[in-house]
Amino acid sequence: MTNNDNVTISDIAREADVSASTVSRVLRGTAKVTKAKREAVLSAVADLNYQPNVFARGLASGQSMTIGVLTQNFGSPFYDAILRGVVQGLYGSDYFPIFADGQWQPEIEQKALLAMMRRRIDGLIVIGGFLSAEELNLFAEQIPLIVAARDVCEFEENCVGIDNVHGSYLATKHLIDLGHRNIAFVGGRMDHQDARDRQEGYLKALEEAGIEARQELIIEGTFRRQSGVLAVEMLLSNRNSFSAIFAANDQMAYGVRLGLYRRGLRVPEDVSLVGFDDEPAAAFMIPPLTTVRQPAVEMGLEAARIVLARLRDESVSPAQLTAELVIRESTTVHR
Amino acid sequence: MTNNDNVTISDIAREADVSASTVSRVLRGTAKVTKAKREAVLSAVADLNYQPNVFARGLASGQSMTIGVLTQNFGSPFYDAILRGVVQGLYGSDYFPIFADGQWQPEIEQKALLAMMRRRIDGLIVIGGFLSAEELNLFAEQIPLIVAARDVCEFEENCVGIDNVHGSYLATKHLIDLGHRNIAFVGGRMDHQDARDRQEGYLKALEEAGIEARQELIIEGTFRRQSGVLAVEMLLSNRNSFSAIFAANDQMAYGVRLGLYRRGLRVPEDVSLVGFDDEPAAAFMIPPLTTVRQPAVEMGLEAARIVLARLRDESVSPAQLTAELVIRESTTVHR
DNA sequence: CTGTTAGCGCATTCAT
DNA sequence: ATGAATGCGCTAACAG
Repeated sequence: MTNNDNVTISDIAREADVSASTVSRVLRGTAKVTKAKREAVLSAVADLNYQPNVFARGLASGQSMTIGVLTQNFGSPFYDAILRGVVQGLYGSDYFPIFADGQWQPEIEQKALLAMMRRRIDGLIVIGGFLSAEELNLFAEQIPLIVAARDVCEFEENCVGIDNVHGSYLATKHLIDLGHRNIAFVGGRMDHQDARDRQEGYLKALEEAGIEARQELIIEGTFRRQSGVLAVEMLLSNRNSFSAIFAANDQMAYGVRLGLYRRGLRVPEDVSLVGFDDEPAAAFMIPPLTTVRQPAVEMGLEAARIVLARLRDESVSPAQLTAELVIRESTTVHR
Repeated sequence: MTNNDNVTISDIAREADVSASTVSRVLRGTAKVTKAKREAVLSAVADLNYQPNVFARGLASGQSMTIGVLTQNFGSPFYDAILRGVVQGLYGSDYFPIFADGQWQPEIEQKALLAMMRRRIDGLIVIGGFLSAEELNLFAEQIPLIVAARDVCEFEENCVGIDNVHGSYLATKHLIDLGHRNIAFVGGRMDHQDARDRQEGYLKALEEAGIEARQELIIEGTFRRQSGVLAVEMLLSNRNSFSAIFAANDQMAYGVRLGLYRRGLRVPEDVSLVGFDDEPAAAFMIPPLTTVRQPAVEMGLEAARIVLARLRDESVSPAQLTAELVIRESTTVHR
């Protein structure tokens, strides 16, 4: 753990009695080098604790060995799980992830992205966000670009995610199968494809069961906890009758749960509740939440895998990941 | 938003009809330049959408304009809040944060740190973790280094955090004031100073109230949710009687809550519960959790502020941040 | 297989 | 105040 910050390639070239190019060659494996020389180099590297200078390397090679990861808000459990997947997927590769936070705000997202581009990232993984297909394509022309946890029309071949319509359908159908007929839906911002898809799945399940959808039972939320609380207030103040609520993500389900608690309504005795995402915390909700699992870590892994492959010029396409229903204790039969 | 990736300083020098040095000077503000030339440069920069090459810059200047942020596990709400504070505190400065994840594993933490050092970070913010004072000092000799959310002996002048003993004391005293006498404590790994401090605060409050501490009521947890569930099992299987539980962080409090639920014990009617951290989710627990607030975002801001100041060669020391009790509905008087 | 030669784009002397 | 020259540390042709 000695700290030789200023050891350069020529130092070890001298030490190993070879040229700097040869050192570079053994370090990068770009050409064959005699065993003897290679070993001399390697031992010199170890002796002097040589650390290549990333700047010099980047300048000369044009590569940064860096993958940009654009997320929205550190601290969102679901997105963070994807982050962990990405980190894990990059681990062991020669690439290092750098992160930027778009905070679900288009202007900040733009800036964050530019900051990363300025950092000369070799690849980019975008998680969620508002970037349009057009903008994304602009960047995708320059570097491998994968979008995770978000469906972008006209950009599908670079998206890793699940079938939101299907996931939502499963959740709603589960409630219907339990005998519920009046099922409220707390959705997300309708300017987002995912939100639209989840609503579509909900409607599809209802229709299939011959249940007419009721506008009063459909609330547009924001995907944030607080909007779940608000949704309950709206539902209740309109004297709507419902025996179940399906929230389009777990965060809103927590909010719904709290709203219900405030009004003295029990879960699942009085109302059944289903979420979407299966965040780790969902299993610790009181009562544990029935929800639709999105394989978040796997998404991150997959995104990393593809970017890495494309960096190697392999042309691969995203594997299909599937949503599944996780039944816990927040749902029960409707008498 | 045109994409001139290859515009160099000499391009704009030619365009503005000055030398490259002059361009560099106006861009960095390192020397006086005639107004006319400055403006010519600036307009050329705008016209060609010039983006300085970070590698060339880093190579020539020795600075990366990058701050390393070492966290433990993306997805931990409390740590993520600190992260957001750091991001916010760096926003607008010329520095860009890069993150690495130590995953609460010493070896991974080491590697992550080395990876960042290789990136030639100009400053470092360490959040939590296991790095010893000795190791930390090693790095602190090279670059400004601040540790957040963790007290490290012999390194206090570079730590930003709260008084854990006091916070814990407040929590315990609150329960005592409510009439509780048998208060269980679910602590953290005792190889961590914070965990020891929180236990100390608990013991201090008991002692002050003339209550004898009982070993059976003190459980060593891991700071993770699951260990809260386990703690309840241990407490209950030993037929210990207690009317309140104080968990040394919110995560474990969630686990405790679930453990209690599984055993049919109500909160707060049967047992009162207090956490520590005041994660955003604590307000959404059922019932909302009484807890000790740590100003996480402020910690991040403060850490960023100090690193930035030290980078400017100002010698500042961390401001004192204070913990406060947030009383919600998980605690009630003991009859 | 290996050494030599040129840059990569910028900051920073040193002259002027 | 400003231009020319030099070098940061490394990679990638180019010769052998």
